[in-house]
Parts: sequence; structure tokens; C-alpha cells
Amino acid sequence: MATIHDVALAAGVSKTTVSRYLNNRIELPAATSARIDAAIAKHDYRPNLLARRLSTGKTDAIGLVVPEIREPFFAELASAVEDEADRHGYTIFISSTRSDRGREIASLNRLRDHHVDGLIMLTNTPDDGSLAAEIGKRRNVVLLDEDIPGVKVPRVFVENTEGARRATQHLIARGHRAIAFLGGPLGLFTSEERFAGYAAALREAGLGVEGQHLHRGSFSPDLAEQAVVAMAAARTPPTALFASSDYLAIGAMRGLRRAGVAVPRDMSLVSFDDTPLGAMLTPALTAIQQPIEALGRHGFQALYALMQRKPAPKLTRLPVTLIERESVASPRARGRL
Amino acid sequence: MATIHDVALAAGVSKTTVSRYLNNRIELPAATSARIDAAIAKHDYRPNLLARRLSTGKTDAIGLVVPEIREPFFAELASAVEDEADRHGYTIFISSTRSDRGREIASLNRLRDHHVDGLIMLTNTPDDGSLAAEIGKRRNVVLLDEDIPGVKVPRVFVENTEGARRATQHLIARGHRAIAFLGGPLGLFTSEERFAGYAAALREAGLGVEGQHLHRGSFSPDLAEQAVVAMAAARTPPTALFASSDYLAIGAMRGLRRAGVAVPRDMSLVSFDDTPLGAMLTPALTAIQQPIEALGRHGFQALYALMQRKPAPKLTRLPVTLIERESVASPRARGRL
DNA sequence: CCCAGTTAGTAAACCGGTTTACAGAGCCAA
DNA sequence: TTGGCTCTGTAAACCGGTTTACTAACTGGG
Repeated sequence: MATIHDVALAAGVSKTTVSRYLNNRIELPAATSARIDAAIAKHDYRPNLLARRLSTGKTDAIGLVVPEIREPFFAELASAVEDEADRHGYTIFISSTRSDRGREIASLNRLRDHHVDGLIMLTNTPDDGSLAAEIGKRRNVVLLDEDIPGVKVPRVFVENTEGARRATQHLIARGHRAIAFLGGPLGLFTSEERFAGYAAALREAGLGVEGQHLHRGSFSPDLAEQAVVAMAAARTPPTALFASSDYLAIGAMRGLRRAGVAVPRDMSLVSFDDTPLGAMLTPALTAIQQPIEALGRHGFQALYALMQRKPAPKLTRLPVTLIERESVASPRARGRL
Repeated sequence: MATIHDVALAAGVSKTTVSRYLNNRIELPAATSARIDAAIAKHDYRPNLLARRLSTGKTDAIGLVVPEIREPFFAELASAVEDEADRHGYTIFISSTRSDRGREIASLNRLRDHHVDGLIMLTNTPDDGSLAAEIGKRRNVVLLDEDIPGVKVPRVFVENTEGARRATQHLIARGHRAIAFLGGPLGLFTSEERFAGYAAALREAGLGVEGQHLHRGSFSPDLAEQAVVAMAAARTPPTALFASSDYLAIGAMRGLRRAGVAVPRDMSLVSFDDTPLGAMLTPALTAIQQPIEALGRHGFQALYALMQRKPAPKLTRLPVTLIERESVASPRARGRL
């Protein structure tokens, strides 16, 4: 392939001139620039990115670290980040860690090793401090959607607490009094916030948080399925269920079907996320919608600011919306309060 | 950050020695290598990837081009390719093109510009020849799952025809005679193969392919939904349906629900892909399973061979499997043959 | 004792750009 | 005519590795 040297030779100028011309760092007389353009066209010259990167120390690429690209929520988010990055001339590396700490740290190492200029990080495994320590050593990192305690980098989250509160209020407004909670891992930021919102709504309505209605510990749909089956078999089963994610809701739906409980007739269900998946189920899920596009956009923009050495907002909170579909009804009269 | 020069200085050797030692191109006495190791540890030295890449001309990264990362089939495939790439020390760039020809060509340009060492390409928009021409100019390209006519690079496909045939035979064996076909874009490789398999099964059973039962033209679930609603309203509706992809099947399920047709009681359904999505629906979809792991693995391995300048298999065909779930039953007696 | 072969390295070129520091030519004003 | 300024560039250093081609020192055999 032709190099900048060949072009310079053909145009009768130095390679400095060609380089500066291509990067708009010099004004040239029309005759000179025409000669350069012609030489470029003749040799079909394209700058070697590898060389440029070594010179500038920039890669024009960022990394996006997610726990599992196969989960629709993360895939949607990746798509949103990619769109915004594209708009700014950046390409993205997507790293699907399978929640493996080693792979998360490997991503951070790629940042250190100039694989990428910045990193948008999303992890849903509780940190023992090692990840936070590693992040502390790097610059140009942004946390998205999920917090890591003790990390001082820009963070972009949604209104988890408010969303869960509104979901629960929606069920209460329909007349439900026994509302179960299906949550993610204990100690995980979004998990805790969503639980707090659920509890707040109950409290505000004068209802108590009952241990028998709480099922927390994991985002796995299979565990959710089991939990729901057990719940349905209880002496006083709940009439409604708030699931902290669409993936959990899917497990719950399977469990309810197995237990012969009809949604929404015998059990109302509100979920959190609102991925396209939820709309495709039968019945379509009423859910708290996360603004995925906005999450991706704000996440990238915060990182972009960091990379430009400009101030980035320390904490962004994006609002959520209740989307009503078909999975909520009033409880059937059963002689219960 | 420390450079190889600093390490060489500290260890009292030349940077050539350090470089060769690190790349296992030299045997050193224990004393020398210990000094180098100590110098590396002391300076916390990490080779600058950008510099190495410029020197070697390799990036140890490959690109994966898919139409839409949000569709579960592609997300699963991306995950499989990433796993295999990881095993060989490669990282991957995922590019979600939204079926935009410009973005597909941009990916090919990234290959030319040394962004990546190779490219695994998957496109589901019929080509007017421009993409094929562009691919012809590059080396280290592999086609996965979907063909582009006129391209002479290694290709890895599944047994589309055989899969569709078996799906259709499965319905015929259950007693169905009026079996509709829901297909993707005309002229698209997988689309045509799956249609051929469907038609072959009917022919072999002495049944005809009836125009009124064919709905082809797109992989969009929304169009599938409309088509199915229209179909259900026909004078002599089919009793079974073969959908060429899970995404189409989801649209079909929505349409059937809207039309008040119960699956599988009033309509049996077999799909193609078998993404986790299909197993989560109600009823769970009986489907032809694509071997996604194997697709990813063979796709990467073919590319790996190319990159090593070794011969790569020109065409790999992977077998598919019928997975029986809940969406197929025998047709109800209705006085029809 | 001398030569060949091995051991343990090294100097310098190279990858292909970007950037800094500088300079000749031409022109204008004093 | 001379000093200064603008225009149009350039030479050379630099980014940080890898690789080629070469050599000094040592060892062992004849």
C-alpha cells in the first residue's frame, strides 16, 4: 500500500506538508493542494491507522463492558452506545464478561494498554473492592446503569427507586394489597434501589413489607421461576408481583404458567426495563421503561467529555416511565382484604 | 509510562534483548532474564500495543459485522464468536449495521485501514454487487450464516434446506395438510433455501405448494403479524405454519393471538433458529435449532486459518436439529381432508 | 595454539505517520 | 536598502516497539 511518503514524492512536496494538509493544519495554495489530491487519488492512498495511532496516542475507539451481550437489555444498550459513538467518530469494542471478574479487569487492562481511549463499564456482580481499586488507577472510565461502591468516576443511572415506587403504586392503585417483590442480588446498587422504591410505596400506602413476599438474590430467570412456583403454592399467595427486571419477569411468567396461575386474572405483574421482549410476551408486560437510548447517549457523552479533558457531570439520573400493557388487572374478589 | 528503553537501561541490556526475551525469540541465561524481569516489575512495564501493532502490522483483533445486535440470534452468535476469538487471543469489534450498506462498507474499510486483521461478515440485505465487489478487494474475510452471491471467500452456513424440510415433515407427520410458509426477503440465500426445503417436503408428501399459503418478503415480525391475521381470516385457513425465523414466529404468535387462534390447538407452529426467546414464549416454540456455538466457532476458525495464511475450508455446512416443544399438535377434525 | 562453533548479546533500520522548530522567498513600509 | 512580516513550506525528531544483520567473547576439539 502507498504511504504518505509516496504521495509526497508524487506531489513534489514533503510528507510534513501532506500530513498537515490532510489534518487541516495548514492552508495551501490551490495549485499545491490540487497536486496533493491528485497524488492521493493516483496512489489510492489511505493513511495507516496503526501509524497514526502510535503518533497521536489515540485510538478513536472506546470499550463497552457488559455482563452478557445476549441479554436484550444489554444488547439494546450496546446498540445505543454504538450509535452515539458513531456520531462522534468513535468505534466501540463490546466486551461481554459473563460477570467474570477476570474479564472485567482484562477490559481495564486494554484501556491501560492503549487498546481503547476510554471505557464505559457496566457490571452487575458485587465488588469486593478489587474492581474499584483497578478503576481508580485509570482515567477515562464511566459507570453506566450500575454503581460500583467507592469509585469516583462519572456515573449515569436511572431513577431506580422512583421507578420501583411508581410500579408498586400502580399495583396498589388497582387495589392490590399483597404485592410480592422479585429482586436481584443483595448488595447490588440497582437491586437495593429498586427494593427501596418498592418498600417506600408500600409504606406510604400504609402496607407492610412482608418477608414471605420477598424473593431476592439473583437476576436469573430460572431462580425466579422456582420462587414464583413456591409463592403460588403458599397459603396466602400475593395477588401481584413486581419484578426488578424483564428477565426476572420472564422467569416469573414461566413459573406462573407452570403453577396454573393466569396473568393478569389471578396475578398482576409489573416489570422493570421494558425491553422489546416484554412487549412480545403473552400477555405483554406492563413495565417501568428504562430510557435505553438516553442511557447510551449520556454514557458516551460523559466519557467523551472526560476524553477531551473537559468536566463531565459526576452523576446523571435519567427518569423512567410506566408503560401500561396487559399484565395488570384488579385482584379478583376472594374474600381477602 | 515506562517504555522498553527504560527497562533495557535498568536491566543493563539493549532493548533488542528485552523485546526478544518478551517474545520468546531468544534464550537468555537465568541471571540476565532475572534482571530483565526485575526491571519490568520495578517499572511496572507494559508493552505499548500501538507501537507493537505498527511494527508487526497486526492488531490481534477481528471485526464481526451483523445486521442488528439487538436481535437475539445475532447477539447469541456474537457471543459465540467472541468466546472462540478469546480462546485464540483475539478481541472482536462488533459492528451492528442496521442493514445499512454504508455501514457494511465502512466495516470493510476498517479492515483495509488495519483496524482489524480480519472480518466475519453477516448481512441479510440482498446485494446489488457493490458489497461483493468491495469484499473481493480484501483478504481475510469470512461469510457466516448468510451468503453474498459472487463472493469467493470461505463461508460457513447451516443446513437451511434440510432444516426447513424436516420442520415441514414434522408437521406433515402430525397430520397437517395445509401448511403455510412465512419467509424472509426474496432472493436472500437463507430465505430461498428454507423455502426450497419447505417446498421439497410438501412435494415428497404429494402435497402442492399453494400460493395462498405463502407469505414471503421480509424478516420483520410486524409484517408477519399482519400476514398471519389475514391468513387466519381466509376461507380455508391453514392448520399449521412454518416460520423461517424465531423473530417471524414471534410476530406470528402475536397475530394469532389477535385473531383468537390458539396455538397449538387451532394452529401448529414450527420456527427456525431456536433462540432462548422461543423457549420463553407461551407456548414454547418447537423449532429447528441452529447450532449457534458451532457457527461462531467454525466462523472464527475459518478466519483464523486465513489470517495464518493456511488453507481454510471453502464451504462448511453445519447440521440442524428439530427441538420439540409445545407449539405443535395434530389438526382438529373440521371435516377437512 | 588455532579454528570452528556456540553463546549472548547489540546497533541500526524499520513500521508510517505527526509535530516541532526553523527557513527561504517575496513583499511592503520606513 | 533594510528590517520585519507573511506565505509556503521543510528537515528531523518522535511515538515505542520489532527485526535484521552482525559481532565479541567464550568453549571445545584437533
